[in-house]
Amino acid sequence: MLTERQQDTLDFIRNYLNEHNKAPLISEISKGLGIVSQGTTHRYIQALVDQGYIERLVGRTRGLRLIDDNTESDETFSLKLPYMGKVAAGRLIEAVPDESEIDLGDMFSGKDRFVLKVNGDSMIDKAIMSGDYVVMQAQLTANHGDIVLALVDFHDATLKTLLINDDGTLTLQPANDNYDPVTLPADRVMIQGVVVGQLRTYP
Amino acid sequence: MLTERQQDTLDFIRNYLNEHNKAPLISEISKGLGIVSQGTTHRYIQALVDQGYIERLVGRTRGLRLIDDNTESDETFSLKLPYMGKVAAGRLIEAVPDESEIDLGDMFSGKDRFVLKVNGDSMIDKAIMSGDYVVMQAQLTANHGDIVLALVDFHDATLKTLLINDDGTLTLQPANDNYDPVTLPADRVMIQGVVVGQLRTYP
DNA sequence: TGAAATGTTAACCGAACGGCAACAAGATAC
DNA sequence: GTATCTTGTTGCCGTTCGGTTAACATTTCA
Repeated sequence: MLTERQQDTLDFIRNYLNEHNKAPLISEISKGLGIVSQGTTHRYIQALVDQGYIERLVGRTRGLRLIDDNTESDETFSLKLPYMGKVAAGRLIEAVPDESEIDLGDMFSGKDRFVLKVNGDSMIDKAIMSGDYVVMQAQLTANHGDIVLALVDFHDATLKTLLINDDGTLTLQPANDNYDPVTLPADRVMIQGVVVGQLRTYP
Repeated sequence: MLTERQQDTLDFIRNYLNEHNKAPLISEISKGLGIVSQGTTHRYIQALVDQGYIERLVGRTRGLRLIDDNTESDETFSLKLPYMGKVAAGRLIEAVPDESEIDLGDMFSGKDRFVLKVNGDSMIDKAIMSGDYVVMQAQLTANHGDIVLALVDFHDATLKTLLINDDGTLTLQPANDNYDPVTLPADRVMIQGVVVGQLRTYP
């Protein structure tokens, strides 16, 4: 069982790996968690190793690896569609077919991901319409500017842009001028995940 | 596992090969990485060889070759993500987890489908942003109101809403007030497909 | 009150990095 | 062919930075 900060550490490492395709430095984890001491961070990492969440290549910088917890045991999915290049939605340009593929598996699969259907138009200025699906990465922390699923007062879930204010409060900002941003103390807001993808089908 | 500078070296070599169609000199790599000593660079190259990223033709200048890392697996099909219900993007509502799944394969796979990357913002009012991908169903006809990939005068491809006018002409209508619709006789417009889906990833 | 979780400081060690120099091996000029 | 230049190879050195460990302080909670 992980303690709170151990969980935060694991989340941060996962997040970092997703974004950078390499493991973070201990100092980067420390900074990300708001810890001054690398020694403290090191202890958390050691706890994660002891409990089998991650492994490490001893003595190497960035020597952290996640251990796949594939209890699901489904094989690697990959839905590939032919990729035909770019098309201008602005002006008319020549269509240049490109003999490659894009893999929806690569785009959307990942650990701890789930899908929500969006209801309402408050994110319309970010081109997320009512009826769209969003792919969420479940995590407890997020960065300034991320689109997050936030639980307010342990009761109300909402999809908003997260702004982290200097005074420690958080602002949940809709992307629609008809709605007003809400600013709350951090302890009333629980991040449940960040948006990593969005999809829509047309009838 | 590559160290940071080893990765930089590999990136540089890849880049150089792309641009010049020949391998770089060690001195060129050094310069590119901001290293004075060729000996240092040579050590990085040796590390890349040892780890199987590149091979070399010994004793030859520019004797570097990339080794194809085709660890790709095929076998397509269903990518399922857990579906967690609806969330309000408008007002705050309760999150009701829903224990079902959504299958991207069902949503997007099909006969004669392909993907385009959208460049430009002319469809922004339909919540299709520059950088989004659209899934197209290849077909030669379309209905009034469909978003289509249209080839104009056998030359210019564009993504627009198709309007079929009473007089037999077609109007290609952007979803952006900054752009003007174009009305053309039907024989100058060739429908290449209609949009059946749209996807986007966030960094 | 005592154990667990959290945080800090400081010291130590080795990996990663970079420079220098001597040398070997092709390439080029003559 | 020989001389010379360019390029590649190797070993050795020092510096910096990141990872590790230990000792100690503070907070939380049962």
